[in-house]
Amino acid sequence: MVKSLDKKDEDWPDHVGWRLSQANSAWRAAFVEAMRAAGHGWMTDARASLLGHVGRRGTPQSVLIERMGISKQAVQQLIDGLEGEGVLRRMSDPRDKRARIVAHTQKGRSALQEANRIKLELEERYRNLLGPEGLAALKSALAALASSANDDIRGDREG
Amino acid sequence: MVKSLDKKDEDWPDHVGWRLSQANSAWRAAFVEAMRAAGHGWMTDARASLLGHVGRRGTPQSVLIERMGISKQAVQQLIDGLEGEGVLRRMSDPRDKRARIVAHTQKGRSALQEANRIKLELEERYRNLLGPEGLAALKSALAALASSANDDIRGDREG
DNA sequence: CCTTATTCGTCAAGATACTTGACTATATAA
DNA sequence: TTATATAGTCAAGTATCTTGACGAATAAGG
Repeated sequence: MVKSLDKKDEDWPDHVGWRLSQANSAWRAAFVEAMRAAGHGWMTDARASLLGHVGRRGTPQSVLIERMGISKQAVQQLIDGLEGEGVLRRMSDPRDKRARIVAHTQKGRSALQEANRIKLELEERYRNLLGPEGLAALKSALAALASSANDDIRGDREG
Repeated sequence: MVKSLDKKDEDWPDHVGWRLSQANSAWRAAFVEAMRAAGHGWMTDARASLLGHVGRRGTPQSVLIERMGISKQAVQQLIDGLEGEGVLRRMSDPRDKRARIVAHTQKGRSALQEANRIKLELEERYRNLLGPEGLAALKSALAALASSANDDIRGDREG
């Protein structure tokens, strides 16, 4: 059997949070699996979310830190790993000798292309499942929730 | 400053996966923060997802493993931690001397109540943001995505 | 009853993704 | 110049997960 969900269990989670979590891990798993199948065996969730913020012409490490919302050390470690894999490289910023610009290597650029392709495919698959309006509605609902949380939770880091 | 998202950046993630991830972490952060504010300082994401599967009258460890979709050792470690916090306790199953029933302690029951209250509050907040139909549509869309992934990714454990 | 396999749980060790604290080098402000 | 803030690194520790190996109880087959 696939799972024994059909049994009349005493309780099974059913709130938005749980569904959000399920859908999120489904997407992540699908993405990482597809990347790995495409030969990018070094891909993981955390690395994907970092890579998603590195622009084509490189991005300052400080900007990555700001965008990702995790500690600078965590970001650094992620970059270290990706640098070790030959996906990213660090360049120095001519205008600020402290700063480092993180950019894709050749390998990184091809991974980026692959990643974009896969994201489009997944988006397409979701569009087929939900219909174009359904997908659009989903995305706008998700955006609304995320931004409301930002407003509401206050006490962000750097506050 | 709160964040500098408004700048016209070269690229900023915008696919479903990213929004899913944002909304998901918003929910998780809100839940955990509310629990901690309510005095349950031991709460974490992973613990919350385990506790969501422990029924009021106790649940066999093997069932938790099956439901959570992670390794039995991971589940065990989570239970160990919660047992150490005095939230859960393990009882032996009279009908199977190998098995262990995981149940809430007194402290666990009060946390459970609090958690349910918070989940309802969050759901309510989301309902206000999206409207009743919007929330319902969101939930059903999420469910569709999660179950389609299950079909597609196959190779579940327990095969 | 007596093997043999299966299932339930534990112990141990290791990987990944984070955290905080301490510190260097550079830049900026007073 | 001196103080302070910012960019990044190094080191150590925590949380969550993994695989492998194992003991103990149950189930299946003779």
